[in-house]
Amino acid sequence: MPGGADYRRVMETRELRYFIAVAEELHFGRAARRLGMAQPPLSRAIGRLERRLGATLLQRTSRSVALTEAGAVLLREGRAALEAIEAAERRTRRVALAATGHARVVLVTKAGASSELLAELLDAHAAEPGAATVDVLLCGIGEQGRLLRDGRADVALLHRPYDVMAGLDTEDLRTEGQVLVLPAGHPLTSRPHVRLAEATELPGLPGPRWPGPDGRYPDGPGPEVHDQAQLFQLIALGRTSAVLPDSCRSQLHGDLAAVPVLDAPAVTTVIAWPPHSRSAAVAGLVRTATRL
Amino acid sequence: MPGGADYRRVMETRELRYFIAVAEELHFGRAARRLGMAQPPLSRAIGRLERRLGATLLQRTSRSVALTEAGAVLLREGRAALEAIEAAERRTRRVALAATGHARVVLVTKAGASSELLAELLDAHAAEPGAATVDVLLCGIGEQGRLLRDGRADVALLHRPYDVMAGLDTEDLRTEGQVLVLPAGHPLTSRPHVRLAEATELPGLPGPRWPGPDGRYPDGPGPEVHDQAQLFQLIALGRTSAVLPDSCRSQLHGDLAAVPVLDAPAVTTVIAWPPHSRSAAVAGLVRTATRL
DNA sequence: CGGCACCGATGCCCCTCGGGTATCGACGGC
DNA sequence: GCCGTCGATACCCGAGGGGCATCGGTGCCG
Repeated sequence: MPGGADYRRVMETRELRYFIAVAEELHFGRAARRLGMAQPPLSRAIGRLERRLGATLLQRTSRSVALTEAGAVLLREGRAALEAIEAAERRTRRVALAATGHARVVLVTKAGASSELLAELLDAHAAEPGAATVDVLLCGIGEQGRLLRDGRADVALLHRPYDVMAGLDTEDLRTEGQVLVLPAGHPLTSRPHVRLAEATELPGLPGPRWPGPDGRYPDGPGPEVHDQAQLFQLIALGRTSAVLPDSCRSQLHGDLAAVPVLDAPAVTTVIAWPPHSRSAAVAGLVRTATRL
Repeated sequence: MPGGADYRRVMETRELRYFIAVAEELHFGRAARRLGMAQPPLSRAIGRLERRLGATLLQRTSRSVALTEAGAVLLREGRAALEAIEAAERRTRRVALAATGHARVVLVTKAGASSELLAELLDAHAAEPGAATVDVLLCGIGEQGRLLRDGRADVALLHRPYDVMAGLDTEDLRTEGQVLVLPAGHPLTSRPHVRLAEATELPGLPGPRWPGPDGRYPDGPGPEVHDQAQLFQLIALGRTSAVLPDSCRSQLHGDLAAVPVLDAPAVTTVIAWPPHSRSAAVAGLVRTATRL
């Protein structure tokens, strides 16, 4: 490369992976170790990338590495792009494996949530002629988006306003009110309804802590909760209480009771899929869902 | 490569570009010419890719090339992923260039549409302390999505239900009714309002044809229209008429008249941005817009 | 029915470029 | 002031990506 004339050329995913590793570690040595390579070629690769882009991505001294503004942009956007490639790869592999039979779709939803709606949907879809086989994948709270984006799932049931739906295409399915779920015998269970302020400030029953979009738990007094079965068990034990969609009542057993919360925000169950991946099989499932 | 043991490895963008070219041309020779290379290395590259993925992407005979189901998936998803990479690159370059000054954002909207709202938004945003400079990019109808996705723009004003918003994050800004825009002096201009059925079936004034999401024009009798200035000129010439949002009235001049359409669907102007690209600058602009 | 033209795959060669090792130069801490 | 740490540079090597020539299969046409 005597003259730097190889401008017009797209970044290779390898370069992107390298950059992301360095940007995350902010340390060439550690990043190289993580990538299973030596440090010098990594330094050179990043240098080449910067020259190609015509942008300084990292501010380096011999003692520290910092992201520039351009580097921050490439980190954010590049992560998404890399995820998109990996998702494309995974979905291609899945389709190829399933190609012996007919179409398959992986539907993901929070374990325990919307179970009635889900049952209805699966029944209705199975009744469609020529419908794809639906594999149901149950996951913990807040993991659906990741599973959709990384290609392990094709379609999800989410709950607004709780789940983050950025970057997904959605159709609304059903809206419902919310109830306060309590241990059976709690004084409030005799009330016909409660207000949100009462529900969230119960003495001795701090609200549970759900993982945020990043998978981390916020700080606070309540117990960490990963799925609905866990939550119900903790409520029955008198350790916490929770405001949940109406439909969760069908899951309650003897140790639990529910009281309507008058002024809680309505929860809408939506069906979501990654844009650009609306295959015929996914489209069919979405159509069935919206007709329920 | 004696043992095919190099499984775990991510697709390179080069391979993806090669595959997309072949999948689009369905012809190795033509694809190779398009890529500026010879046919044999292209064949080998595709073969390697298939072996890595463990999937047959193309069904080849010596006379024809056809996509398999897995190939169709990779074409669809791979295109999106490649666009994401190119967008990341473009945005990185843009930020780096602008890094001398302060933050810049490119806002794109259809030429002529929502001009009042746009003016308000720009004024309000300019009044924010430390706000990013907004470069306005006016484009033809239906091009906003592409410009957002390929990284030439950061944020767009779109109109529901006309514009396709798949794969974009949005916030609603304003909803308005629609009016029928006619040549001045047309008999209907004396009416206080009309119905949608009357508006779309005007004898001698066939509706214009807009480009679809793919940039192609549907068939039909009316003229092909690319932007609002063109449209107004054609209406003034008595060649067509159109149902447009209320706010277009501020653009009308003497040769044109507008009549409210009672039962036309409401049009909502939304501000949209690509997911994962909500930089501080874009977030600030969105916040300003939603507060208008 | 045989020759031909077309097309993708294969064999072979070259040389680029990505990666490794050794080392340098800058900087901070003890 | 010396040493340890960290990124950049110098130099070398080999895998692999790309080009050219050619093969093998297939539909078409005379």
